Amino acid sequence: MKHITIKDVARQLNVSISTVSRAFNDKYDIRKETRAKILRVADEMGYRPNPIARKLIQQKTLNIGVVVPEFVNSYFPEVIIGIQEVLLNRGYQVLVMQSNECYTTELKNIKALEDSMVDGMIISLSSEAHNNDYYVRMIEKGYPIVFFNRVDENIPASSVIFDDYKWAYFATEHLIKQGCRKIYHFSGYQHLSLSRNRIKGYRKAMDKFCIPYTDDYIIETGFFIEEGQKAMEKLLVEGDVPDAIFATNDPTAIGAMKAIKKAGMKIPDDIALVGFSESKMAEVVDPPLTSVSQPTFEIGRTAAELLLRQINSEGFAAPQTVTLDGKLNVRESSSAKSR
Amino acid sequence: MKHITIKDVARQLNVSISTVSRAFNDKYDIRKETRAKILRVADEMGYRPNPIARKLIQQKTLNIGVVVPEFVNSYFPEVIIGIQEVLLNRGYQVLVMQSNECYTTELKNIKALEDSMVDGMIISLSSEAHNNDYYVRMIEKGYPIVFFNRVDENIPASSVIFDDYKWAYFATEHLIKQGCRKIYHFSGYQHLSLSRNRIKGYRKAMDKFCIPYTDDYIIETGFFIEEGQKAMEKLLVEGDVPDAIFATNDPTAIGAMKAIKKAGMKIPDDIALVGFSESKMAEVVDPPLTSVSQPTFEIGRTAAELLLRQINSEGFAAPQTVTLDGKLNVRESSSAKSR
DNA sequence: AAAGTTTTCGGTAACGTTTTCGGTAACGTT
DNA sequence: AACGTTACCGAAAACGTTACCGAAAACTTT
Repeated sequence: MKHITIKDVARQLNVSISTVSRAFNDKYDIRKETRAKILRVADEMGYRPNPIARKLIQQKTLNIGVVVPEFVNSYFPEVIIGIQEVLLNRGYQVLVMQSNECYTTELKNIKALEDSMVDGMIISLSSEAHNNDYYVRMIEKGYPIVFFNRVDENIPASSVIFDDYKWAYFATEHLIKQGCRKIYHFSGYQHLSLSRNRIKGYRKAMDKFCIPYTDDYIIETGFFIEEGQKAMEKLLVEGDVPDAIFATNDPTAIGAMKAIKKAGMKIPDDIALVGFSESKMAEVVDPPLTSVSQPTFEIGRTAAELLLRQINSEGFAAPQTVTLDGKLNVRESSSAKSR
Repeated sequence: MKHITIKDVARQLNVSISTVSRAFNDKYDIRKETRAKILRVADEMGYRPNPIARKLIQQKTLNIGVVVPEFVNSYFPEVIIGIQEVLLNRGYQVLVMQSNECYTTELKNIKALEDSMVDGMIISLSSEAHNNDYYVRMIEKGYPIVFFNRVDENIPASSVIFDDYKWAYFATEHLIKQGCRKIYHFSGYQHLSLSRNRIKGYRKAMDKFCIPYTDDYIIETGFFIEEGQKAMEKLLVEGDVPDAIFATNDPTAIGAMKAIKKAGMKIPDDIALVGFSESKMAEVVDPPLTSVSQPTFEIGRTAAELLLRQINSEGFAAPQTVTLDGKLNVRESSSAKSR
């Protein structure tokens, strides 16, 4: 495990370390033949420049940190793939960490990344209630950060988000057009703006088509199957049965699906279902789940692009919010409604 | 973005940088009060030791690289969570990269991690055929590496694997006990040892119960839904219909499920199904899929432990293979067979 | 042939730490 | 009073690289 350094190469060739460095950095002030020779011998010796030393003097790590709430569901992994796609090609290394939806570990991750001197970060906030101070301070110091999906409008940073409002509207509209009238919304944690926007879209559609509803129609669940299931079971027990549910994501929709099937009711005939953020599961559950698909890879790619722009702009780049569009995948869970 | 260094702190307090360093490293030869004062002022100034410089002199990065084929399915993410669990607690940082099942990018990732001077790596090989030379050389140089899941017996390294043979046997046995006789096996790429072991387990069970079968019963698919679906469709078209399928993983089983349902046949009555490596989807598909669950988190944890042992043992630690156990989750796709 | 330019290279100072070694007080010991 | 110990601290050398500043050598120009 003994490392070969630039000095060893220099000594071997009877040149100075500056020259070896030049050969490797392809500078102009070196003769072609010397360069070729150095590279050849260095390769034979198995020399590879020590990136730590290089980072120390260049004050850049070429590392980017990514913090996501989880990566067990396919959403975040897909975004990460998009991020890596553009970053790896630009010579950056991507450090992925997960907060497990917990604010404390989120902050711990951020600090770890800071300590590891990443050149910038791409963050999706945990669902736990949180305090923005740390982020605001970092941004004020000029630290390049881009948020996505889970953002907070109070943090003055660039972000890439999905048009939750619009697509929540379309999802609800779709249910209405299928003939549903008593449409409930299983919402995510409402301190997240994405949840609030989806609620807004839901309301807008209900209002527009003059469908009566009360605040009780909006039920705050979490983001997981069990929570959707619990919420639905409660509704069924209470006898307050809707004829459709627009869920904040696929897992909660699938949870509801489980409860409905267990109760012996039919989907979509008794209750229609629409999910959100198209997951791998949507196509394979029975009946297949209608869902709004987000351009996950694209989200990752643009987040990375935004970050690079911020890193490369010496002055302060004005925060910029990119909103991306999706599409509604209609499947059996909401269509062919026979009434 | 100007960083505060140890010098700034030293100047501010009129002490030497050595003293500040001592304060931060909790050395014995410093007065308690000085230490407290330094830490307090340093904190006020927002000083944090530069880890790059520290790494340079200590010749350790406290970084661990993880390379997996993909993380869109939940298997690898869960393993990674296990890995992070033990590594983060020990002060290590985890760098995750994915090879996209491609040998070339796998190697590119490995080299990038090497360049970034990780103290060790945890690797799961891509499914593409590969050449071991690079790994063997690294191991000979004493580089700490642990493999998991996708291993290669020809690489003399520590690894943690699942007892594929045993559980493939149990899965097949389960189908036999349900009354199935014409049991096909959808196998993964056969150059991966895990695929070969699952085939062995399948054969063993068929032999033991004296069920006749031919090599045609073993069909090499890949690891994705589409591949399972294609394989099943082919069987149905050819009219060569089995009464059960033991698939190498859940996606291929679910692919088969799609094809079977589309053909109007019943699961498990016409064809029973068993998957492998329990995924999130197993519980939500219809009918719920019988599958073998692997202790994913535990696999990650032990891989990390093995790696740490290797890093901390100065001499050469003998390669060690840990085999973990799982369990069979019986669900409707294979049970209640009515014949 | 002298002077000016360009090419090519070497020496050395950074980068921000930790670590080794040595030095100065203060204190007790004889 | 001289000496040894201990507790604390500072100076300087590492770690491996790149950046900067010159200087020698080669080549042009006058």
